[in-house]
Amino acid sequence: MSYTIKEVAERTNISAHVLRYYEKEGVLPRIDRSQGGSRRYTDEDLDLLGLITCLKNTGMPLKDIRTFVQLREEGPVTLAQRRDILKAQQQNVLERLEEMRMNYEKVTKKLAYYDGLLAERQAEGAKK
Amino acid sequence: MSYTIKEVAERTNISAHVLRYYEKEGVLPRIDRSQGGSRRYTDEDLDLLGLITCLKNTGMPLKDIRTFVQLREEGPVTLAQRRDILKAQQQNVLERLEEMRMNYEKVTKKLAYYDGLLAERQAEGAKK
DNA sequence: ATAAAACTTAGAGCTAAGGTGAAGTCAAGA
DNA sequence: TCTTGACTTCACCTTAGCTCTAAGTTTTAT
Repeated sequence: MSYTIKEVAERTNISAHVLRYYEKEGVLPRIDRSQGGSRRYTDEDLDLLGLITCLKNTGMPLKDIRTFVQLREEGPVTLAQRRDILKAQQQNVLERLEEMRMNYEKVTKKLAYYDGLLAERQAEGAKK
Repeated sequence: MSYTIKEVAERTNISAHVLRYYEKEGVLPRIDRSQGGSRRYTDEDLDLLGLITCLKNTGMPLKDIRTFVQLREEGPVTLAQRRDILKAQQQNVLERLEEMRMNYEKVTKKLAYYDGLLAERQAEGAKK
């Protein structure tokens, strides 16, 4: 199976423009073209795009993703290097998770404080 | 107690430049000045700065933080509004947490896949 | 009292990650 | 054949969030 840029855009919620931009920047590898020169994405491309999206959403900058994708282009020789990048990113995500949890706590506490103040004001108003 | 901009910068890991920038943009309220015009931060300012940092780190854009801070300047009348903003942000953080967890899964799986490939190659090499 | 360090404002410049628009090519249907 | 719509490249525009510079003033330590 292969897909046009529009199909991929719909499926991934990444605009056609951004798909081209990613390719130009090396964040995606060179995508195969049809006779007329239009991009034809394979299932493998889609799979890679899924990973890229995940890396991006966990805070990896595009230039680091490009490095990863370039290594991938160089074949199995770079497997260990790519593994190390993923390992580092895993650690990274773990730290973000922990930080996010702490921030959740903080917002929750502040919220409780505000709710307390509001309850007081409520009580105050009722007294009169 | 009051603190100079440098002390606050050291304590919060937010550069003096950024502290001034935040104030100019209304992300921080107008900070009191010394005789000569230098900023003197109070403990209350520091507390607010902590909340601001938390909101920012959980993805709230500066302009929304500004709105929050402006409401705070308007006094207790806006308590309920501010509570609602915090409530929404709490929900927001929860969603991010969930998403981050899913991304952690994805990276972990991919990593396992890579480790599998590497183990194979290892075995392959040993056979010879 | 004076020198060095830290402060002030105003404003320009930078980076990341896109978005926009022009100008042209190509393929398929009425 | 003509038109419609998706595709191409290329160059410039936008936004968020800083980051730095310049030129001058204040604070602090001796």
